[in-house]
Amino acid sequence: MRVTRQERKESITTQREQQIFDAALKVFSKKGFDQTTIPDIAQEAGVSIGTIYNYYQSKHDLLLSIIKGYISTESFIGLLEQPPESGDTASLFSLINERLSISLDNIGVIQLLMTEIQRDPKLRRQYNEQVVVPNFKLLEKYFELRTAKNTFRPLNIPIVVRALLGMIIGLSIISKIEGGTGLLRRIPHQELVAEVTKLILKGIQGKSGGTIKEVN
Amino acid sequence: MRVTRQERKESITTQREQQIFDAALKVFSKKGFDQTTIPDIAQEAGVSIGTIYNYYQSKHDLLLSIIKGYISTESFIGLLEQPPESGDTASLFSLINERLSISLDNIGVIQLLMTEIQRDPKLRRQYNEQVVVPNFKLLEKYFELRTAKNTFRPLNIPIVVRALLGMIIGLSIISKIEGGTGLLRRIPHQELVAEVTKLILKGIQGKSGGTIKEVN
Amino acid sequence: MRVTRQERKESITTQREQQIFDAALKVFSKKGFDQTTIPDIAQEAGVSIGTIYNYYQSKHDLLLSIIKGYISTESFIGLLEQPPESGDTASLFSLINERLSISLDNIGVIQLLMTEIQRDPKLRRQYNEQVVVPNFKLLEKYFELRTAKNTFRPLNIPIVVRALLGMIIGLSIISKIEGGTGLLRRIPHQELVAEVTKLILKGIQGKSGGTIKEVN
Amino acid sequence: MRVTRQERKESITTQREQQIFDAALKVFSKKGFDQTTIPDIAQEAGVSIGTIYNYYQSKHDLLLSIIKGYISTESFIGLLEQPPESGDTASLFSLINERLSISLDNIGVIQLLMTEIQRDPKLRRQYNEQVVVPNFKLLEKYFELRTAKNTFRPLNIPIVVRALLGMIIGLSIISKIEGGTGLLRRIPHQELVAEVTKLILKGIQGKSGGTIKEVN
DNA sequence: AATGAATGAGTCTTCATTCAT
DNA sequence: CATGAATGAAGACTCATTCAT
Repeated sequence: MRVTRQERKESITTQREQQIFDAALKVFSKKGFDQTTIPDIAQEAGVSIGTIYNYYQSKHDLLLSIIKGYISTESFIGLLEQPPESGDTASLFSLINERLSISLDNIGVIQLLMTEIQRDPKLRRQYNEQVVVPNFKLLEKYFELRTAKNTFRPLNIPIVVRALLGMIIGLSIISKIEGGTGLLRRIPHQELVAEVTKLILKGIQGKSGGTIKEVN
Repeated sequence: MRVTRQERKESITTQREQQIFDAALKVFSKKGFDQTTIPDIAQEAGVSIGTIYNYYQSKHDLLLSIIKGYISTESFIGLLEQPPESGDTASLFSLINERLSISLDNIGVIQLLMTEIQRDPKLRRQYNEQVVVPNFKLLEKYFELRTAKNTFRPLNIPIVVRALLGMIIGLSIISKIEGGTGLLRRIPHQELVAEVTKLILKGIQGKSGGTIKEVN
Repeated sequence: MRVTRQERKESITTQREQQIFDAALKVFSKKGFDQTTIPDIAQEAGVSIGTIYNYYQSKHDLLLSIIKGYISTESFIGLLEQPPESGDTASLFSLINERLSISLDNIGVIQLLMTEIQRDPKLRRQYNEQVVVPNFKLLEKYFELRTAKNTFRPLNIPIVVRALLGMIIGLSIISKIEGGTGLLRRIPHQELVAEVTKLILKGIQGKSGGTIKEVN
Repeated sequence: MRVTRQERKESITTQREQQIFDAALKVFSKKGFDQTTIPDIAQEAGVSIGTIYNYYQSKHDLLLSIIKGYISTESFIGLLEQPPESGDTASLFSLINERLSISLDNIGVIQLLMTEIQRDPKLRRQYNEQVVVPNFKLLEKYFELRTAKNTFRPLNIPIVVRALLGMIIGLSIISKIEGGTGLLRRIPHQELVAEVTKLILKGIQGKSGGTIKEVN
């Protein structure tokens, strides 16, 4: 099938935009938003400064594009449509596996997002309402189904959901801090996920033992 | 007892430095490092621009002071000297309680630290070697003692340690993202800590049930 | 012949750099380095502040460019290749004429150079080793040739060389101090050079001897 | 004789002022006026910043004091009252000797003066009218007397005067540029003066004639 | 009279953005 | 569409000077 001039143009255009996007992602992740200059990005992308402004309104717009691109990977949609009885362990393993992979791969963007949230309260609210809350809702439903079937013990589901996702984010951050030679990057990813899954499922105690009541 | 002129002067000096430190902490936490201007800090501190430079070499030096101040609160020293048999649950509860409080209170600085780590690889390494690794070591020892006594089941301790601390950091971040009306700020702190402690101790499953083996 | 776009661009660029250079030279000469601001130079050059930084790294770099530009005019290379027997009087006259013209024309830069030498010992050494010493060497050779032929009486050549060049610099400084209405700017340049040449050749004593007329 | 309280106070005051003056002279000479800070001077003088302002109105005032102090050493008054027939050679030797010593010793101030003249046209005019012109007048008279008696050949006296003093200034500048290991600082001062005197008296041509020995 | 912390006007320099080619 | 030189607003930092102690 022939490619029309129109299509070819679009293809080139899309490609350029991607080029710039990738370059910005790389440089932002390495140096942070404010320390990155437009010439930095232009050089990394192999285009001129002016060209960047043909595709993005501003440096900040480029940042938001990157953040939005990341956010779109964060959706848990599809979580509930999982093969209903794929086994709870396997299901949780797969959930953690996927989430942790995404977080580890995108730790640079997560850092950008956190910085940006710090300085832009509107973005924080948006992100919270449009991404975080809905995802928590989905995940909470996931746990409610399992709890209802007595697969899980009675839980304070909202807290558990936040603790679980928090753990995933936190592990990614620690991985970044430890760097290339740190433990989290040295052990096989599958092993890490398995261990974390087991921790979430069974905790650290032996057969159970004392209740938590005593602490209050 | 009389206070000499010298002492009074020093007291004023110390006070002034604290004033600037606090102002910077506040403004940095709110707007991020790069979006904060020296006049911002001066105004918040109620001093002039020049005065800031009488106490700190540069804006960046001020940031590092704040980060160092936070880091010094992060040490786990004292963890092992805990009342030896204060009950494992109580001990863990107290550990999580303390760590979570610190993280929640200092989430602004944690964000600064993360941004700074992103742009300054040397700081990342320093922070890792001088703070993170030693703390992990201490916490690992803490778990080794308990595991040895069969208080805890056999664990991949390094991973568990990272998962636990990661969870605490992650919860703080989620709390920040959710903001003032979010769940984590609405429930009593003690309840949050209790629930997290229970999660770590017992997991989410009931009496145990299926093993993780199946996932591999 | 056609001028390519590339060449036209380069020409504009070169021109712009010259524009800035000239403006800086003018303003520095008038107000001194430290009293000159970048906006001063920008205004004089008819460009914006930022443009200056597209051509020079810093204000100080601009100063060094000017100093280097002047230094390059200072070389005595070619001195020895002079028509061997063009007459000693004529030869000396021409030497003094050229040197004095350069000094008088560049007294502003000489002042900049002196100030800069005062504050930057490295520059002093560089200037001495790369410019002053080599030039003295050349001039010394010039005198050695004449002395050997008994054109000149036995001389302490190194001192004579320094005295002669010192006189030229000193006359330029006095001319600057006396200003527009001073003697040195009122008399014809040729007359000044002739008189100085006679002084160097014959001194102030003596029965007088040959006139300087022959040099014209 | 007893020293009254008043006198003692004045003595301390004068001493402090001198202390500051000397310190400023030293630091200005080393780093130049603009690169010198008031704290620099205070430290060198061993007094506090505030104290400097008890003795001098401003940093610039301090500079002017130094320049004026130097200028006062420049007067040729007394030149004409010299032992009338102390021998022309001896007289000129002594003149050059004194002037050159002063210039060499005060090269730092001369540099300051030149910088200041560059940026302050009023000072240039003042210095010219109150110092330079009168001194030239005196020196011209000195030469007129000698020329009238046929001790010297017919001269364009104004030019010779300027050339002679220019040479002295120029030699001092060259000495500064050459630095501690340069020729001008290595040869005995007397020898330098003798050679320069001979150059002025006899020039570089000529059969040689009388030696300079007589001056000693 | 001595001190030195506080002040803020004044500068250099950076860099996002524009626009003529 | 691509280019990159020109622009100038914005911000970190310096330092002469003041003044309360």
